[in-house]
Amino acid sequence: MPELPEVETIRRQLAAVLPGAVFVAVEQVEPEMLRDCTAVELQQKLPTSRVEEVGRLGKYLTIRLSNRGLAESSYLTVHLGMTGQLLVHGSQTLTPGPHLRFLFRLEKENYGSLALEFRDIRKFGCLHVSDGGPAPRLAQLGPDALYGEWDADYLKQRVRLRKTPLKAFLLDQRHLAGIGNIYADEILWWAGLSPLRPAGGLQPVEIERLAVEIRRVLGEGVRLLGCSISDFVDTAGNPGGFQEWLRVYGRYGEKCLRCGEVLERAKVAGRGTTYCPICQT
DNA sequence: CCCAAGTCCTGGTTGC
DNA sequence: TGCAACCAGGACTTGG
Repeated sequence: MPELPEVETIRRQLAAVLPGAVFVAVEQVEPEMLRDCTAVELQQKLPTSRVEEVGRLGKYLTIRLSNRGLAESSYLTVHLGMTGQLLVHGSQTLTPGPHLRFLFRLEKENYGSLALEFRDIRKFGCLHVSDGGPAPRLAQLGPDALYGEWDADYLKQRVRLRKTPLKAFLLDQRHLAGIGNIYADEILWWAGLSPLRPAGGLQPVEIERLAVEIRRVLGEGVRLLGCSISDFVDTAGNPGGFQEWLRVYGRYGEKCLRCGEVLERAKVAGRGTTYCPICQT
């Protein structure tokens, strides 16, 4: 699942190669995966656009584009959903296999041809091209969970009086952007907090612990280049390393690595949730 | 058949 | 009583 660390891994790789490249052709489009924009708009807007900057907010990639003669930037916004992959190739090579949803060709001065492909088995991913700013839905997101400007006091204010389970709170992108199911379970294990606790019932000291672990665990995810428990690969097709580091996700029925108790499983916010009933309170 | 899980949407409940 | 905020759960997608 591409969550914040996986998307950040991809962003860094794209940021190292795409700026300065110009879109020359849109060779494949999956209309079902377009949001608030049509295939025709994509075909018309992208070619001749030059990549200026590759940004990210939560799980969204925001690729800023410039257009000759126009002061206003446009943006290509990409969400990888559950199984999305972005791969970069030289002009000739293309990864064989199905699920190719979008294929873009670019040219970069003093570099050569590039192909950018968006693969997605489940089509939960989406792509959007817009003028003036990134996709409007980004305005609904909270600060970036890793690099955004927020602190424990912000969390204390956001959890106030909320009865929603703590894990559901972490998954709600309006509070913090970027945490998904895997990192939510891992963060809660490290923080020693039960995913079932009503968020508003946390003590100040517990929220402070949570704030530390959110940044620390996501930072580890980035350092290890993401978690490849299922489909995630980077722009060269290589897996990350965080899956070796998991303490609870996917370990239901196994023993807690801190206290030895058998890990339990629950459904929270419709998502499978694994936790230690002893040391997560 | 169920499960995995991103986001979006709907409808019901809560509480001011 | 009215209304907004909140919260739970379903839809969507494909492969294991």
